[in-house]
Amino acid sequence: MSLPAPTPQDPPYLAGLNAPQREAVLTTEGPVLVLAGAGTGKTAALTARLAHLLYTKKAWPSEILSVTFTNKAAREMRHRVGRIVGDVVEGMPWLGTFHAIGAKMLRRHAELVGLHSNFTILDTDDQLRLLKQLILAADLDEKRWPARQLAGLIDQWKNKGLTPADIDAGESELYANGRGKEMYAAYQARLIALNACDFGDLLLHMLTILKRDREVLADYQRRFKYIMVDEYQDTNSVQYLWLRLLAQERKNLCCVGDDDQSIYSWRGAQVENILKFEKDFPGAKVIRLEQNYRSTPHILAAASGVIANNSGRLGKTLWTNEQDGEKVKVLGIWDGPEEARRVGEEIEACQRAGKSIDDIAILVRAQHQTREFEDRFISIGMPYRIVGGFRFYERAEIRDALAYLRVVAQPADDLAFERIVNVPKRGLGDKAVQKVHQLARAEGVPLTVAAARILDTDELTSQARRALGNLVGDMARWRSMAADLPHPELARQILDESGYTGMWQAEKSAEAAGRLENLTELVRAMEEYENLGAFLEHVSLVMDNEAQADEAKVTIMTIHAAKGLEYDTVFLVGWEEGLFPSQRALDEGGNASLEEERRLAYVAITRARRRAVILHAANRRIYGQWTSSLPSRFVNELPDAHIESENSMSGGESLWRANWSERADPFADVARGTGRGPGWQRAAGVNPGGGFTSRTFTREPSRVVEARASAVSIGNKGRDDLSVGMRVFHQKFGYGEIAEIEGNKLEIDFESAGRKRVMDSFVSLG
DNA sequence: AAGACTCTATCCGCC
DNA sequence: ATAGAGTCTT
Repeated sequence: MSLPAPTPQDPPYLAGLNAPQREAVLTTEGPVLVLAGAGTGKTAALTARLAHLLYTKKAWPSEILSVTFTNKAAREMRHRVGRIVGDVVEGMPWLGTFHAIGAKMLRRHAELVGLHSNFTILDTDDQLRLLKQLILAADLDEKRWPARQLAGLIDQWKNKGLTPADIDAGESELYANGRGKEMYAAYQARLIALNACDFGDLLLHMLTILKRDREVLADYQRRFKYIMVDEYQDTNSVQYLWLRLLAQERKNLCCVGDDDQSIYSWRGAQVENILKFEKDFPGAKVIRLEQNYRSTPHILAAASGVIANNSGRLGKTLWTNEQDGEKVKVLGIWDGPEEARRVGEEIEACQRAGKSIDDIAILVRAQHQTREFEDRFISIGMPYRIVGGFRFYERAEIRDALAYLRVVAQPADDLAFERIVNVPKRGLGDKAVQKVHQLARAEGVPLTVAAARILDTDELTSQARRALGNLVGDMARWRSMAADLPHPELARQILDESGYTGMWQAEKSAEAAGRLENLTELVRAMEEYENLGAFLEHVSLVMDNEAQADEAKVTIMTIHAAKGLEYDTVFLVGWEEGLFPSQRALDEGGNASLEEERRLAYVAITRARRRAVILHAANRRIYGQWTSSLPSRFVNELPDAHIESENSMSGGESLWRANWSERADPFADVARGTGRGPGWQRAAGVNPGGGFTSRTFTREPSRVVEARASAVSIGNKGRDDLSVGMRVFHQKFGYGEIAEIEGNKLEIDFESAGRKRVMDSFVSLG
């Protein structure tokens, strides 16, 4: 192949790219598949390619469709391209996630599927509540046929691009003895009536439109001269069908992906999409990026060793020019709390070594694992941020506030109305709401309309009528105010006049104070959006809280959330059978799921630039029960030559073994590991292939944990505005009185949480 | 109607 | 452990 040799006149975006990267950038015409291993400069290539298209005027910003997997990635790309080509990117309207782009398109063509362009986007919570109502109305037992199950099925169908009409008897059979199809249809009808969409609809409705309406399809085919897709291995069927339709005309489609990083099959992703790309797009050029610029050889080798256990890979050989660096550390510890303690100590050591803790991440398999670290970090005063998880917009007070806004912006939004009708309490209980429902159904109008009409009847008790009358009057007033008041101000007034703010002010708990702050933050966040509609769209699609990034913080997040990111030091915690790989994945998906878990392990390890530490605990609390656990089989798959094991338990192996020797014999002689690898796990009879994962203790493991204060922070003098006996407030523990001061650490007797040790920077004067 | 109480399933991951 | 649902009491 003939690549132009680098010359001094090269445009700036080509600088520093290697040969295959340049090829990916310069091959603009026709289908291109870029197979890019972890850390091979995929984003750099993609960004440069975008810049190249703009720079050479092959297309205007509005003529390029670029799909990223997360909003973060979209933001990042916008930023990076902006730096290269300047402000032109301001007008990159079609750079975003599938869902964001789907929403944008759907708003332009909503009427083609019976929606109005201001439709609401429901989140999972709303969706579930809606389904529960429908299940009840269909006279089904929700115990027997959980809403969650139906939601899962509908999701799957939508991911496959199936509308209710496409559901055959076999599929329908999967819920309530063949009523699946009927329930799906009922749900869709209800959504249209509510002028609402769920996430799946953003793609499915658009697919329906593109398939049905030649004009619309031709318009987009003409518009999008170039299409680029990141994380192609994670596209599902609807997304695939979308792309195929849109790219059919010009065929300038460039997909970037890595089959080893496919970790979203639960969301309908089809790795096959990447495997069959060349068949789908004949003449496709395949480019491999294999030079890794991120990690040390030890880290790469550890990751490769694990992923090599999977079958059916496209296969890549990652290599690097880096120096060896540190081996991957594998640390066996006693239990969950100790895990958090050890990680905390390691991080404090990094701090002392002068590293920024912004470069450190703790990756967990499941969200609930974050708790342990959060608790620990609060008590040692380690600043942290939790990505995902209890997201800002998922908190109750935020959802309530948003429901108020939705009721005003969207008169047909029954779900929002139901949420706020009796919050704060106004004496409108189930009975009253039931009556409104009846009327709404009888007259075929939204709840807000029915609520107004019911006031003219004698259906309600006088107390309920008065309360509802007030609410109906308020809503009408807010709607009329919406026209001429800036939306943040509108929100402030609504929250105030509805009594919602007052409700939390009346409560004196620690949470209430935090909730009020969140509400203030919500109103503040609204200022950045043009209008209420734009803000609500942001909330439903973007959902991330961009907290102020002033102070350095350790990042705690799930492995899924970490995809595409990198950190100097990464702590991979909870590598235990049953937790990772997750028992549920194993039970439900068999070997396919195990391989996906393994890819997850691969993704996890490859997030590290210089240092990876893997931890596994011998005991963990699950559902409040102490459970003992075995090291993950993935630990055993790490190649010996690239790891360094340490067992931190006092008494060492013997203690660990002692604990296990009491277990029943069937497990004592199960097949051992392969014989390679860190000694002590295998010596203890770890069983990588077997089904045994854990058992339950009746009481707390008896090991005494040394109570030495970990790493008394050095060089930190305490605040001078605090003294013993003062009343202070702490975000998590609430109000309390200072019992002792020791440098910058305080002993505080909290009113509800008892005595705790916290950092002075975490409290304010109460 | 609303608060206290008990019982139960839950915890895989995201736009 | 803990949130949500269901039951009982005031």
